[in-house]
Amino acid sequence: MTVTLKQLAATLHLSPTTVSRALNGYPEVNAATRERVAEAAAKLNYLPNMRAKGLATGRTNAIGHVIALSNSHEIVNPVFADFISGAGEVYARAGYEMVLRVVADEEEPQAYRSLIGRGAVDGVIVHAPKIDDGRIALLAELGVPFVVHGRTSGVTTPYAWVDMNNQRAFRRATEFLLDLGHRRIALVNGLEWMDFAMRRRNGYTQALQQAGIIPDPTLMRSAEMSEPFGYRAAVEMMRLPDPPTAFLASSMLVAYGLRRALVDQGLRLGRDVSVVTHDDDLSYLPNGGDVALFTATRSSVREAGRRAAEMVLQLVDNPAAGPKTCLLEAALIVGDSTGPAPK
Amino acid sequence: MTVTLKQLAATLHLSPTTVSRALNGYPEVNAATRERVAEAAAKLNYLPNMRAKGLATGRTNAIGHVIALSNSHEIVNPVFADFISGAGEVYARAGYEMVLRVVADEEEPQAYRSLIGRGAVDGVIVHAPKIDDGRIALLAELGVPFVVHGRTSGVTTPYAWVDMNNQRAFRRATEFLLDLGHRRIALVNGLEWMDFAMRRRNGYTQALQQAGIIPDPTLMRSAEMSEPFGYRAAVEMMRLPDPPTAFLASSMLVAYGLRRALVDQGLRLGRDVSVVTHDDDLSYLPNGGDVALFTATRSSVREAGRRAAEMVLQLVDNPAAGPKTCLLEAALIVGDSTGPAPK
DNA sequence: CTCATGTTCCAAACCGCTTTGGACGCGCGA
DNA sequence: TCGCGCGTCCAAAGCGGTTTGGAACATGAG
Repeated sequence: MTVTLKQLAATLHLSPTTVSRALNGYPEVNAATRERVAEAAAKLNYLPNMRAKGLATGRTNAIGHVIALSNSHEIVNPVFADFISGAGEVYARAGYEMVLRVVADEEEPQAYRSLIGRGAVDGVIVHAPKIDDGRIALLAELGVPFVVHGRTSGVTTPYAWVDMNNQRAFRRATEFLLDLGHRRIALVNGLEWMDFAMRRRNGYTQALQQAGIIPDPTLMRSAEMSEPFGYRAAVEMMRLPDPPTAFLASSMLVAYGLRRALVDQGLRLGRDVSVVTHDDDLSYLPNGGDVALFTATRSSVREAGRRAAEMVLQLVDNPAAGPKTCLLEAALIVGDSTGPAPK
Repeated sequence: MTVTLKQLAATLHLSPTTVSRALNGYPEVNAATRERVAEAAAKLNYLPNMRAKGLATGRTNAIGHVIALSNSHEIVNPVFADFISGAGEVYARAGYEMVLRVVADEEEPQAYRSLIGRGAVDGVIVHAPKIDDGRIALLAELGVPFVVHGRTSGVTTPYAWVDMNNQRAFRRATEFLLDLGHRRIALVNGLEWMDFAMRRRNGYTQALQQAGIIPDPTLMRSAEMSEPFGYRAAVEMMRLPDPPTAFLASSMLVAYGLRRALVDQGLRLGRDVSVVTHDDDLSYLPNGGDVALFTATRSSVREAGRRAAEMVLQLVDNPAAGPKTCLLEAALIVGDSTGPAPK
């Protein structure tokens, strides 16, 4: 069924050495011979065995992604699929494999150790960094090339990352609402120990303070981002004595929930109340059709996946180059969900 | 850094043979020796190199998943993340790796050939089968163990699959609406060449016909399942001279869109109009909180992932056992989105 | 005491590829 | 003619495990 290099060499009356060199583009082989080899390889559809190649070269041609499920609420991050698809595109082009591990979060360090220690991957991507995330130190210690999707405050040693400018995005979004005259602006954020959530909150509070407004803790919620969470947050906040006139959501799903709650109360988005959301530009969660449903700060997580993959491949090729970083800016898309603050 | 079997053997004054056997539980090794080996392995934290092990045994301990992006609309299936997480859980327990390929759909056959031919995986999972899907024949020809998530009508040769009973689920859902007195029931379905979509439509039309209702093509839509699609479908159908009084949605996101459109028109779900959706029980798309938001047919796609993974591992262990199949039934969850047909 | 039978260990071959260190023939300048 | 460099190819030694086919020794039956 599968033909080996040795067999291929035998049919060509050549040595495995020469065939290997011919296929891998080494100079010490006659052009005519190289041609013959290529033809025969194609005809017998020879494909080199990755395990053997890996053993010989010390390279695996694979990048590891480990995704952790906190066992309390086994949620897999919805951005994950799109990130993966961006990264996978790059890997495919480069002839790399993507290997995935799904583990409970307390087993995560063990997963990295095993992935590296058994030589299953040449590099690693770190997902969903928390504030002061311990994985960076672990991977640095293991001496494996890695890129973080996001950053982690509190870690001072340099490391490679690609991140969206969460702080600026949420500052801009807040300023946008302030400019529309809103003063009571709510933030419905992701889990507070996630680094991205902290940065978003910072951007939000910065903008408020700059406008002379003291951030009100009753207007801030944080939890796993889902539609029901958005719904509950809006319902509860609208019951406040001095309810918000505008909401900032950390994800499209949360925004869906906000809208449902607000519409249920008979309010109209963009007139009675405003909503701005962050939009990760997920393929299956488009922000409306031609016109944007929500005013949003948009940044493609798939693009982030591509960047991260490119960076980790570079690191694998040339570990000495040192960690690069990449900060993506979000675009502000104005949709129908925002309008001037009601009197 | 990483310690090899040979080094481990040397420190123990044993041969690599004995150490290998001790670690792999072969009988021809003294209990005391086995103990010593295990201790030393743990202390030096020896991890066997997967590539070398694979080369020697002919096994990779990895299962391949290839996910195809139709390059027209690069959507990655939202159920994918949860399916993966279910499968990954099983792989982790079994010491298997999951390797992922993301490719444009016209390159999919090539991706399978390469994955198998290069010995990168021991088995494969097929995602999102279309009607009369060519991948089954390809994989059978390649002689690799594989399990399909879903079925594919038109393929007569037996193959292993795990599927949700789409037809029955949608028949039940339709009957539920019929029992409530609805006669104009719309179906907002996924892409029509997907096998699951066809089965759902069959269940729907069967129930209608059994009730003496002729299925009305103007009440059926099919497209990539998203919120905006659901919105458009509802808006357009409500403009019909004889609009539907109930909707059947193929995914939670579509149901979100339906609801938005219907509520926008001043209708109340469960009173003026009814909506039943299929709920894949995705972790990040919960159907409401304690009480179900939508009446739904629910079936966990994560569970399907677990089953599929278990099945493919069994096939790898014992290819002679032949293809098993697994049909999961959906539960009918009654929520607030349905009620008797208005007069 | 001898020989068959286990028990416990090891040397060496092998998995399929890469890579080092030549071998061989040829043309060319001295 | 000889020696040298060059172009082309190959034998063999790894890479880090597993596995086959004994070897060495102890044990127990005859």
